Amino acid sequence: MTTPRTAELDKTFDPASFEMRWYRHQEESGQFRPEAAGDGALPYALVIPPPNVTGRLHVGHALGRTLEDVLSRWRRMQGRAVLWVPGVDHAGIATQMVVERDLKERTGKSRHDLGRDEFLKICREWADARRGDILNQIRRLGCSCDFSREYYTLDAPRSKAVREVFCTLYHQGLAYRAERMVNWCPRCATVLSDLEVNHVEQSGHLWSIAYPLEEGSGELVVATTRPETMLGDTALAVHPDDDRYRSLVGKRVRLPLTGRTIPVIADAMVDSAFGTGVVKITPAHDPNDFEAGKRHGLEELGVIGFDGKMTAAAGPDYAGLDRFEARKKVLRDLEALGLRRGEKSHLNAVGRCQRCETILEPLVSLQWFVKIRPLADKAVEAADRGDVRFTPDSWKKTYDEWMRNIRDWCVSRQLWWGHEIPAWYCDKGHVNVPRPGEADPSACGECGSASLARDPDVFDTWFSSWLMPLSVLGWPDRTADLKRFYPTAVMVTGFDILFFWVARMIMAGCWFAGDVPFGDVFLHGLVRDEKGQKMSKTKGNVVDPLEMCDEFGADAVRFTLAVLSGTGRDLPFGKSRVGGYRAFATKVWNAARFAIGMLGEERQDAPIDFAALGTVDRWILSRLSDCAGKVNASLEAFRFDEAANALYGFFWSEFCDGYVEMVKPVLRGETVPEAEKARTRAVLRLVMLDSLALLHPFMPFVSCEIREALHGDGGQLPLTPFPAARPEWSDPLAVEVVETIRAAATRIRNLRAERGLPQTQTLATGLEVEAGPLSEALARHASLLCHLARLESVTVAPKVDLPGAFHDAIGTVGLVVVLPAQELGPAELAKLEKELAAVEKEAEALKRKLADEKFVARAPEAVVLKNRAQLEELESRGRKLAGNLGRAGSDRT
RNA sequence: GGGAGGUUAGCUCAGUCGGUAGAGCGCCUGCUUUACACGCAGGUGGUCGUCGGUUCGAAUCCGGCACCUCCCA
Repeated sequence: MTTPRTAELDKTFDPASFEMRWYRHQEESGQFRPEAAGDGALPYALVIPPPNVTGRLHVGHALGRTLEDVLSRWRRMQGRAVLWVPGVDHAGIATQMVVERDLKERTGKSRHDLGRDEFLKICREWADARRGDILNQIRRLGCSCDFSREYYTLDAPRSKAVREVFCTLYHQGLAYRAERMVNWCPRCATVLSDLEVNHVEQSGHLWSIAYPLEEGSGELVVATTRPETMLGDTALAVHPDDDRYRSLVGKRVRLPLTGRTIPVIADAMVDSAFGTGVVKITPAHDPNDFEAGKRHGLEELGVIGFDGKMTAAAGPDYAGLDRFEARKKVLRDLEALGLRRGEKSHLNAVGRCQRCETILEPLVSLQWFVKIRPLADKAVEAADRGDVRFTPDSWKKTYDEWMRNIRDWCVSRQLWWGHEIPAWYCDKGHVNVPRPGEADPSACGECGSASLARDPDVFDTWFSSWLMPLSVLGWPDRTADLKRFYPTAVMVTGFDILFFWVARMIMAGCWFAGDVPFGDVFLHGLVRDEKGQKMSKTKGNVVDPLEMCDEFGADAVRFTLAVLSGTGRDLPFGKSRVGGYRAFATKVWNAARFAIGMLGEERQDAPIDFAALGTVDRWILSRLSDCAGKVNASLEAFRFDEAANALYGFFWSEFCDGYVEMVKPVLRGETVPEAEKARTRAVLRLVMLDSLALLHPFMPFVSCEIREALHGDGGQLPLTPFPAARPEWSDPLAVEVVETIRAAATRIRNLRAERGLPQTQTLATGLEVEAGPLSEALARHASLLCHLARLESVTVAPKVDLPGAFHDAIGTVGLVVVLPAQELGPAELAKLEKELAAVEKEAEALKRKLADEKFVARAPEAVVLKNRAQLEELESRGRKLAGNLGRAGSDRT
């Protein structure tokens, strides 16, 4: 392995020329392994939310992985033993669907034509071929994962964990097999958990249908949104307190189209205000009716099959019809019988398959469930204790709310691709689930029958995901990684999978390991396009993060995502934003070129004697220290946006626009003593190197490339200590002096611009300031103001008397500038008047406040003092501005 | 029906402990200034959704209302 060498920085910034070169170096030299930190280092672990093997890295992944990498690189530079484990999800339904479709297109065959073993072999090959691509996409982003520990949710260690967990739950009585009303997707031909159902509001109809009484001539009118299910009705129900129908309870009605008769029952679940107050009960096709059926011992008559078509039980006229065709026919037939009693439009929420959007069918089916309540209770307690913290913390409420209302989890899926359920049934129907650690059974434990058939189903994919990060670290084996890195530090993921995944991981960790899986959960928002629209293939507004990396550099993409992560739940992302942050990367690049030009061959760290430094050097070190403090504090709080913005502002506005411009005359001055130049060069170098270190978690490539050119230590930046705040560099006086000088320079440039004078025009200038440390420092740095504002000399004194001068103030410092004898233009005059009015208005408000006895008596003294000082400054400035106006007026007459 | 979040500059959003508001982008003006036009310099721009309350003082705390987004049923 060779260390990339960077002799000098090219004039043009071209990230593509070095990004992957640095990535390879970092990965191959072992910098991403926790072992790089030494044995005594504190662990810091995270697990990648595994992207689906069917997919390609999208911006949502790019966001999460960027934030994780920022945390990883930052903690690694702080000396922590960072373990960030990458992995891929086998994505049960999605993979099976893709492979099936592909198979159909290529060979015209279905999976059933091939048989289970052959089909699974194709799935395996297909998934294996893709896993590497996804991991390489993660690499392209710069993620500092330990690829030697890569996981796959369907590999042997993960399968072992899944089996362990299921067997444990079964023997704890928490995994059970039961006939329940489930969400069935006729298209995917599998059951789904409640979470995989999307409720979509849509306008439909509410049809009223007459059910004739068996005896007599009356009828009961029932309102329904699903007339086809009437073929499976086994009762009508009214509310027990509903006087309108009390006498009919116990009577029977004739079920139209079928010839059957069904009872009228009373049940409190009926809402008397809905429709006619009479509802039909179809226990086999509606969750509420299913419960009612249980309560009243009603028959469950299944009239819709697993294929979404009417069954034989629906009667010969309907059997074999698609459920929606059957609806139309039922309505037609009722019409013909004169039993329709009207219809009206009705808004209702229909459950659809999360994956294929097919309208789901509630069906009764024998499935495996997990009794989740006891696990949820533990997980809620853990969060209440603060063992796991949510950021933003408002998600804790959502978590609690869901946990409070949690229902049993249907974990079996009628798929082939996934973890097979370790349950065997003998011909008498006895269920055999091995104890944890035991082998597959060879005979029935109850009756001894050797004729055992394994359950043909597989587990919900989340039933393997929820074991992270336990399974990723080797659980149930007591591996060294498990001991060292569990619980992990943080889980970073989108809020959209808080229930699916995060909550379940917390339950699994608490239940099976007795401890939370991670101490912090950071939930980021959803990436949208630049206009805030949700990205979708149909809209064609999908942004490919990898293409963005190629166009702008991964560093720019990462920085953009980090900045955006602070915004609310939606992060507007697009080319113009990434382009803006590429400009920042370019800025860093060019600043480095300047620094290298000034430093020449200097490669050694020169000791910095802070006390011997000049004001400008002390100012930038003071600001650097503040910036480092801000970056660390922000990252501690998962405020990636604050950290990135602090760096952006410091580097661009203070270092480049301020410091670099101010030290140019020192570094280039022919009369400046060499010792002073050397001190400044040392500071320039230090600020540049520390900035690169601070920047490295966000921009891991350009920071390495520049550091190599500037420092040349063989690519050690990822393991270089992360800069922290240095209180000994705090220098408020230096900050005040430099800020005053910069503000004065701005005002002088502004005066020139407003009066249409060339920026090169020399102006006689003075600073009025009372004798004291500030005055001395300003006097010493008069030449600096001359440089910045292009002046020949500046007088610093308590009172500067320049005839006809323009007066203004920067804080407590008076600014006196002699402008060429030229009238104020009308625009300039207007601006001056506006400014004066604003100053007077503000002063007036302050005066009123300070005259208010209640304010002076009740406000903190510091606030009162501050307001007094402000008032003084405003009044002083107001007098100066008014004086300018007075002179202007006299000039004009 | 239940719950959560939001409303601040043209756009996207920050705003700590309550002390009359900031950034980026955009826009306007000038500038080939020896690191950088992906740049430099200067500038414009806000009734902090609305009504009320607490307070000496509210973008900030409390309540009502309007509108928007999302989650759960």
